Amino acid sequence: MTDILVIEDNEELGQLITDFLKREGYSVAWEKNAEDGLKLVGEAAFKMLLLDVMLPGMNGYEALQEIRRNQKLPVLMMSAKTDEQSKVLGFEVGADDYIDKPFSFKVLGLKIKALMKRTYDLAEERQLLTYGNITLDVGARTVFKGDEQVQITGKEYELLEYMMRHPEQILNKDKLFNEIWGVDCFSDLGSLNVHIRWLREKLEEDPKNPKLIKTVWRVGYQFGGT
Amino acid sequence: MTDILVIEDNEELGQLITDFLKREGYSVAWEKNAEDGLKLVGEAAFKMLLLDVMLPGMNGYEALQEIRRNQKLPVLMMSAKTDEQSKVLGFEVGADDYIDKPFSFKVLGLKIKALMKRTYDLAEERQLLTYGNITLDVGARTVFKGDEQVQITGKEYELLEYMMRHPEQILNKDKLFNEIWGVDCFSDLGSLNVHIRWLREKLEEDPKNPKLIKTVWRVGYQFGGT
DNA sequence: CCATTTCTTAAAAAATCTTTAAAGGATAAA
DNA sequence: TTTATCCTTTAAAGATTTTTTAAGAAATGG
Repeated sequence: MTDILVIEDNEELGQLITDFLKREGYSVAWEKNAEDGLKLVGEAAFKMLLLDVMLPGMNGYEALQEIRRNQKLPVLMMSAKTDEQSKVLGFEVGADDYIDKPFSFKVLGLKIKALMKRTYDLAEERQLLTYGNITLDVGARTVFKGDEQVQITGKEYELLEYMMRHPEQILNKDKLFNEIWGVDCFSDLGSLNVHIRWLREKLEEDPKNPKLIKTVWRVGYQFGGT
Repeated sequence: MTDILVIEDNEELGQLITDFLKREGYSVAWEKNAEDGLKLVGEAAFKMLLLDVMLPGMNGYEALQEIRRNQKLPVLMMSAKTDEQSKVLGFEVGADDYIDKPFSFKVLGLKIKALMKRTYDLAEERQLLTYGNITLDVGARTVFKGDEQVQITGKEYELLEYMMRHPEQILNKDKLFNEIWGVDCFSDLGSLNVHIRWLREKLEEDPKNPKLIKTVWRVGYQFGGT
C-alpha cells in the first residue's frame, strides 16, 4: 500500500511536495488531475489523499464528493483561496483537514502526521489548531507562524490557545481574564493587556496595526475575523 | 451528503447563489421548481434548504408544508415580498429563517452560517438581528448595512441593538436613556441626541431625512415602522 | 405669524480606555 | 545561591469615544 496520493496540477509544487513527503519517509504517488487521481484511488489503496482544490477539469471539491460516495479515505485539502470562508467551510464538503497555499512544509508535515495519527493510531492523537498562517501544536505547546516556530511563554500560550479556540468571536476582557487566570485571581487585568501586546509582537506582521488580535473598544479582543 | 439544496426558478439568480455558496465552501444542488426539489429531498440528504417563495407551479409555502410533513430539515426562505404578511406566513409554515430579496450575499452567508450553527453545532450559536437592510451580528457586535460592514462604536452599538430589539415601537427618550446609560447616570440627555445623529449618519440613506430612526416630537425616537 | 420649545448639527472639551515601556517580584533552572 | 526567565504592576503617552456646549433649524401652540 502506498501511503499518500498527491493530486496537484502544478508541476513544480507537485514535485516539491512529493520530494518532501518522501524525505519524511512516506511512499508517495502523484497525479496531476482529478480524473487520473480518482482512477488510481479506485485501483489501489492509499492511507491518505492530499488534494488540491484548483485543478484542470474536475476540481478538488467535486473529486472529494466522488470519493466520499464510495469510501472514507482521509483527505487533506490544499487551496490557494485565502479568504476565511472557503477555508472554514471547506470542512463541510467532507475534507478531514485543510491547508492554505502557500503553506509551510513544516506545518504540512505536522498536519499529515496528525491526520495519520487520528485515523490509524487513535491512541495518541496530535491536536493542531490552525488559523491563517498560525498553527498551534497543542500537545507540544508550540506555535508556528508560517514556517517559523515562535518562542512563546506559558501564559502567552494559554491565552493564544483560548483565543484560537474561539476565533472571530469578541472576547470580553473580564471573561478572558477569568478563563486564563482563574476566577479568584488577585492579579491585575492590566496583565492581560501586556500579554496581548507580547503576542502581537510575536505573531503580527505589524504589531502596531494588528490584523490578527484586534481590539474591540470597551469590550475586549477578537482573534481573527473581519 | 450535499450541504445545501437551492430551489430558485430565476436562472440568473440561481446561478449566482449557487456560485456564491460553492465559493463559500458548501456543496450545492440547485433545482428550478418545487416539484423537482421535493423529489430530490426525498431521495438525498441535505443539511439545509434555501427556498424561494415565488415559484412556477407549487409555491414555496406549499413545498415547505410538504417537507414538514416528513422531516425537520432547516429551511431558509427567500422572498421578494417585503410585506410583513408573507414573512409571518413563512415562519408559521415552519421556516427557520427568512431573507428579503434583493439581499446581500454577505448577509445570506451569515444567515446560513447561523442556521447551520443553530442546527448542527448548538454550542456557540450566532445571533443575528435583521431589520430591512440592517443586520446586527450580536456576538461579534458588528453591523451591516446591506453588503457593507459599518464601523460603529460601543454606545452606538448598544443603542442600535436596543432599538432593533424594539422595532417600530415609539421609544421614550428618558426610558431609552436609562436603558442604555443606566438609571443613576448623571450624563446629559443631550448625549442621546448626538448618538442618534451618528447612527443616522452611518445607517440612513439620507441622514437629513431619516427613514429608519425617526423622531417622535416631544417623546423620543422610533426605529423602523411606517 | 410669532414666541417658545424641542431637535439637529458641529466642534471643542473631557473622560475613558488602550498601548507602551520599564522596573520590581516571583518563579524556576543551573 | 545565583541566574535567567517570566509575570505583574505601574505610570505616562497615545487613541478613541463620549459628553458638553452653543448656535441654528424645525415644529408646536397660541
